[in-house]
Amino acid sequence: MDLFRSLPDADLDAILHTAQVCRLSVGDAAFRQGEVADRFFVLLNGHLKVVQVTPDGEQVVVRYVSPGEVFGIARAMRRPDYPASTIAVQESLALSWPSTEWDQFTAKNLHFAANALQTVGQRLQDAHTRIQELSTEEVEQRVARAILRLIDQSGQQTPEGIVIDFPITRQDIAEMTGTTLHTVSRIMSAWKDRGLVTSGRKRIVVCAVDDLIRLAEGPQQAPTPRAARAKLEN
Amino acid sequence: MDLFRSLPDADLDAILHTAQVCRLSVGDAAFRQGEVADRFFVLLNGHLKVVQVTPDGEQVVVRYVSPGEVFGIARAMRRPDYPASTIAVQESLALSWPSTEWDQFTAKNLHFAANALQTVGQRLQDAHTRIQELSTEEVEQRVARAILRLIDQSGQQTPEGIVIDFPITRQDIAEMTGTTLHTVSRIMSAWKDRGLVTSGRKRIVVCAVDDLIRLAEGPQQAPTPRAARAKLEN
DNA sequence: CGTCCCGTTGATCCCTATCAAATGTAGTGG
DNA sequence: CCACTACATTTGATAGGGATCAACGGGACG
Repeated sequence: MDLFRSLPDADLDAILHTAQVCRLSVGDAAFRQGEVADRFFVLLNGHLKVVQVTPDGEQVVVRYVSPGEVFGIARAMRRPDYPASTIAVQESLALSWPSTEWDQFTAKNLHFAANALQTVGQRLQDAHTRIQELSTEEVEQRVARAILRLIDQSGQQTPEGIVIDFPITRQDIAEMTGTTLHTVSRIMSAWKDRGLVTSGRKRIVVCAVDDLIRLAEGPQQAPTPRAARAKLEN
Repeated sequence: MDLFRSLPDADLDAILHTAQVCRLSVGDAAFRQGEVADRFFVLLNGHLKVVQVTPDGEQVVVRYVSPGEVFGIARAMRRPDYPASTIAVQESLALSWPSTEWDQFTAKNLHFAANALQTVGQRLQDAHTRIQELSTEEVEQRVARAILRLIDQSGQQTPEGIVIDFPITRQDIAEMTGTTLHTVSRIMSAWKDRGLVTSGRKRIVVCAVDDLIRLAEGPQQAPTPRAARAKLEN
């Protein structure tokens, strides 16, 4: 488990002892955007979706949480409230602690703080990657990348190909990539025709990962003028 | 200075003593994307632009660094290399330390690590805000927000209005908002006609902040179907 | 076995990228 | 001080990717 790496067994026991177990059914929220961030969590089992809603009601999927990951650490960054809602997309199991104990944890073990910094750093990195994609890439590329990321994170090998092992809709993909469910549907239908994927209700199976990677990297040998100009200005 | 908040004076002296001063002329890079992240920095004076270039040569402006801010802390997040280039847009002055000393700093003062976590957390927050904007808002709104953020961070009150107190081009704004310099130019020309801003070469003055805020919040009383649908699905 | 939700697909429209070219402005060297 | 150059900005014309609007099909679950 990432967060507790290199923590002495004794301390680990003590910490686990103070944890509260939290069982979540599909649709349940571990916490909701705007609530006081009074606890932080580690996911043991299942999958969660982190969602932000804009002032005018649009949703954005921030990320999916897989087992072993920490979430809800707003308070550690000195944020009083949770910036997003975290909702189970599967039957899930998590541990949680009061946010106030965070400092105790870090005081007890220096690595703990460093690990947290690394975790948040990784997320920052991911966020910047996404900003780059949203700024410069076409929808099809972004959808391809999003799916590749998902199979990378939670892919299961099956006879027909690699399947994303939790339920996910076109709408979800759309909210991850800044587009609409319609466009996602069209794109994936085209892929299905070309034999790249098989997909059904809340289910995506990737048959030809290589081709998908090629799509994600975009049209080669065809730098847009915009790119060329930027290159010159460097 | 954010990073060194609540550090005893004695320690602060010791730390400052080991710092290397770094003077940057316009266009100089403190470091470049991909280089080994062997130092981290604090900006004393001036303004820097953090830029990422995509594999196909497009640029994205990650953020602007103002005096007092830390930058180049990739190593603290266990990244071996800098994920972006940081370039002076003005004559600037910075301090730097070897990345290897980071751990010494954190060991000496627990607050130090917490402050760093907070800083990175804030950046993560900002990045998510930007993702949200890129995903759901129109170009004009995004440009308005970008400029509001800039005057919030580095605005100078002048007789004609609030001016962004470092040189910035339409191209820069475009790279911050995921659009083209042409579109930015058109938008700002329209604003100029309406008396919202005055702008010249590498210079932007906001006359009517309130109106700009109204623009940034988008068309009220007119939720798009997309937003309405998302609202229902909640 | 009906209802709800998810997915698919067509038609249309509009925002904005792209292409093209002119104008304006700082800086530079003679 | 002025021509010259490089770069920033503006503005028009055009095209196209995707959002929007609309309607239907189909599997899951009660």
